[in-house]
Amino acid sequence: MRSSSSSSVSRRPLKRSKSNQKAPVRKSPFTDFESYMKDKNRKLRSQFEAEASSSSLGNSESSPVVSGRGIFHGVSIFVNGHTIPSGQELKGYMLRHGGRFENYFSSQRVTHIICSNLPDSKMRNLKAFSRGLPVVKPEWVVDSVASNLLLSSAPYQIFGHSSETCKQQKLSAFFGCKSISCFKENDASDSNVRIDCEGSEKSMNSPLEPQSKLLRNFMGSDRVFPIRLDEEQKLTNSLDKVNKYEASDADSLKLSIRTIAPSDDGSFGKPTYLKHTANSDVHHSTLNDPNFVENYFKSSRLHFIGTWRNRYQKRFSNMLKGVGYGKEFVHSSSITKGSTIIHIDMDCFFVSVILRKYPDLLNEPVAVCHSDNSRGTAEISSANYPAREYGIRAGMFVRDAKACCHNLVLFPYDFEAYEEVADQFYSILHKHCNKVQAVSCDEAFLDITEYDDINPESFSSLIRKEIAETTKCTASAGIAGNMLMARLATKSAKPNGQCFIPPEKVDGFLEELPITSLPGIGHSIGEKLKAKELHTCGQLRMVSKVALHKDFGERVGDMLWNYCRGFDDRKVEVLKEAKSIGAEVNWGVRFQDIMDCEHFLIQLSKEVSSRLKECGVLARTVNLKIKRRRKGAKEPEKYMGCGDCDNMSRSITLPVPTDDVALIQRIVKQIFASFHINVREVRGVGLQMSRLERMELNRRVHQHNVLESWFLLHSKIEDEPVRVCNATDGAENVPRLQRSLSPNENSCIEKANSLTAVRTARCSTDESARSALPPVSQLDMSIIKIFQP
DNA sequence: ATCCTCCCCTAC
DNA sequence: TAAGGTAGGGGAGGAT
Ligand SMILES: Nc1ccn([C@H]2C[C@H](O)[C@@H](COP(=O)(O)OP(=O)(O)OP(=O)(O)O)O2)c(=O)n1
Ligand SMILES: [Mg+2]
Ligand SMILES: [Mg+2]
Repeated sequence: MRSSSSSSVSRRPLKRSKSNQKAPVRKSPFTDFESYMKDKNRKLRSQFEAEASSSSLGNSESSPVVSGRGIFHGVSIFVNGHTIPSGQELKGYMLRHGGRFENYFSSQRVTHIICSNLPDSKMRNLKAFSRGLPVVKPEWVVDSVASNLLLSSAPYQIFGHSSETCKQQKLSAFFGCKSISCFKENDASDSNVRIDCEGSEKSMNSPLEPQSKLLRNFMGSDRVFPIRLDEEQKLTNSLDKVNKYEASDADSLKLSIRTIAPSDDGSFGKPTYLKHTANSDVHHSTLNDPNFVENYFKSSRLHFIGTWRNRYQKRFSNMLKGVGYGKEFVHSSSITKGSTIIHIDMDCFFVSVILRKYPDLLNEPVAVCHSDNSRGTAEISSANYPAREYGIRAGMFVRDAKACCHNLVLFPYDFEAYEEVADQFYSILHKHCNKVQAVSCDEAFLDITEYDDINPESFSSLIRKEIAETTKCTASAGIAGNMLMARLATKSAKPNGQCFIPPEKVDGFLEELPITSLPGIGHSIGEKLKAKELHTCGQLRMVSKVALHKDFGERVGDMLWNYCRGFDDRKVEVLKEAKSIGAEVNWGVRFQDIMDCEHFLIQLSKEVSSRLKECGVLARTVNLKIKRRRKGAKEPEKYMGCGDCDNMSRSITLPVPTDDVALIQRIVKQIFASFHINVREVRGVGLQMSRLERMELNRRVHQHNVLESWFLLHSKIEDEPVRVCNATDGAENVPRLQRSLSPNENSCIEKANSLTAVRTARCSTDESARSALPPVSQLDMSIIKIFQP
C-alpha cells in the first residue's frame, strides 16, 4: 500500500537529477515545442527540396540539350503568400518546366519571388527581405508556360533591384488593374479573382509602362541574381517598421494579410543583430512603456482566454447562483440508463469569428496571430481545418506554420468579437439547459440526463443549429454517457459535426485511440507512457492499477486506469469560486535598473489588487515568481520572449487577508529584494494571491483593526495574544499556524496565535539560485518592515 | 490521517 | 515586430 510513497521517495531525486543533467532547470514547454518544430521543419524542407531537385534534375541536368531543358531552367521561385494561381499550381508549372520551387525563402537559392500585389506597407516589408531579388507577379509564370518561352520578368515585376519609381509605377499599375477588373469590393472568391485578373492582365501590361526604365533595368537578363546587401543594410531593413494588417483597407484584404515568409538562413535571428538592440527592444518591452502591464494584457490572447472565466462568471451570475447542480438528488433516469452528457465546442473559434466577414476563405488555410513579420516568432492562436491539414496547430510560430503552408492566410485578433460570440454561445446553452459547465470561452458541458423525453442527438443538433444561426460560427458536439466520452466524441466530430457514442461503442472507440488524446494526458505523461511502449488506450488497459499508482501516483494512476476504459465519474458542475488570483508577464520583460523593476512590480501589484477587488475577495498568501535568464542563455529566439530561465518563487502568508495595493506592493518589493538578483536578468514576473476569503461587508474595517493590532503586537513580539481571530467572523477558517521551516527560524515574529507571517521560499531545481537566497532570519526581519508604512 | 506548501502538469 | 496567461488538479514531502 505504502509502496507508492516509497517509490515516490525514490523518484523525487531521480526527477531532479534528470532535469539537472539535460538542462539544469526545467524548460518551458514552448521551448520544447520550438525545437520540436524546428526539427520538423528541417525534415519538411529536405523532403520538399528532394522533390524539387529530382524534378529539375530529370528535366535539365541529366539532359543538357538545350531544347530538352524546361523553359524555367535556372529559375527558382519562392511564392510569397496567396497567389492566383495557387502556390501549388505554380510549383507544378515550375517542376514540369525545368524550374525549381523553394518552400523557404533563401536569397541563395531563390531567383524570383512570386507574389500578388501588396499594400504599400507590406511592400516595404517584402522589399526589405527580398534581398534585391525581383518580385514578380504569378502571371509571369503562367504566361511563360502558355507561350512555352521564358518571358522577360520585367513587365511582371512589382519591384526588385528597384528604384522607388519602379515600385510606384507598379503600384499604380496594380490599382489600375483592380479598377479595370471591377469585381465588387470585398469579393475575394477565387473564381472571380482569377477571371478578372487574367482578363485584365493584357490591359495591365500597357498601363504598366513607360517600360523604358524597367527594360533598362531588367532586360539584360531574365535570370536576376541576388544583390547582396551588406550587413548594415540588412540591419536597417530588418528594423524597418511595418504597418500592421489593421491599417490596410478591407478591400485589399487578400493582398494585405500576407507577407513574406522569413528567411531560413538565420541571418536575422542572430544575436549579433539582437545584441545592439538598445533601440529594438525599446518599443515593446518594459523598458520604455510605463504602462506596459496594462497594454500587454490588452493584446495577449492567453490573457484573454485566461481571464474570460471571470467575465463569464460575472455576466452569467444569475444563472450560476444556484448552490451547484444538486448532486444530492440523483435523477432516476441516471440510475436506470446512466447520465447523458453533451460536450460542445466552437470550431477553430478565433478563425471562425473572423471568417464570418470573409466566407470565401472558409475553405482556405487560415490562422489567427499577431501580425506577421520576418522573424515569424508570433504564435498561431487558432488554425482552421484546411490549415490543419498542413499540420498547423495553435501555439506554433508563424514561421513554422508558413513553412507547413506558405499560402496560409493570417488574420489579427478581435477580442471583442470573441467575447460577443461567447456570450451568444452561452446564452443559447443556458436557455436550453440548466446544467451548464463552462470550460472556456468556446466550450462547455451540458448535463441532459434528466431530459428524459428528449432525443439527445436532436437536442444537440438543435442547439448547434441555433448557435450557427446566431453567431454565424459552427460548433461541434459530442454526446455520451460521461464527460470524458462526450469530449472525445466532440473531437472526432469536428468540424461542424456531432457524434454520439453509445455505451456499447465505448470500448471500440478507445481501443486504438492514442493515450495522448485523453484529456489530462499531455506531453509529460505521454512521454512516460511512450517510454513504456504504451501508445493506445487498449494497451494501457493491460496495465494494472497498482502499477499505474506506482508510476503516476494515486489520483493520476486512477485517472489513467479509468479513462482508458471510458470511465469518468466527474459531474457537470457550475464554476466554483476561484481559489487563487494572479497575474504574470513573461514577455517583453527587460529592466535596466531597479527603478524599472520596482515600477513594474507596482503595476503588477495594482493589477492583482484590482482583480481581487473585482472578485470581492481578500487573500492571505502572496507569492512572487521571477523568471531569471539562465546562466549562459542567449537572447531568446522568440521576440521579446523570456527564453531559457530559472524560476524563483517565494511566498508570504499574512496574518490577515488583504486586497490592499500598498500592502501587496510592500510585500512584493521585499520578496523581490530577498532574491538578490540582477534586475537585468529578469525575464518574467508573476504575482499570485491565494488563501482567498470572501470579502464581507464589515470586513475591511475588521482587516484594518487586525493590522493595527498586528502593528501593536509587532512592538512587543512575544507578548500575549490579541485574540484578533476571535473577533473575525471566519476565525475558524483561519488555518493553523503554518511553519514550513524549522521553528526557531521564524520565531522572531511568531505569535501565540495565528498572527504570524510565514514565509517560504524556493528556487526551482537550481542549486546556485537556491544558495543565492538570503538567510531565513534576514528575510523574516524584512517581513516586519513590510508592515511599517 | 490530514493539512500545508511548493511545485509540476494540463487545458483553453 | 509582439503581446509565452490563468487556474485547477495533484504529487511529494514535511508538520501536526
Ligand atoms: N494554444 C492555444 C489554444 C487555444 N487558443 C484560443 C484560440 C482558440 O480558437 C480558442 C479555443 O480553443 P480550442 O482548443 O477550442 O481550439 P479551436 O476552437 O481553435 O479549435 P477546435 O476546432 O479544435 O476547437 O482558444 C489559443 O489562443 N492558444
Ligand atoms: Mg474550439
Ligand atoms: Mg475549446
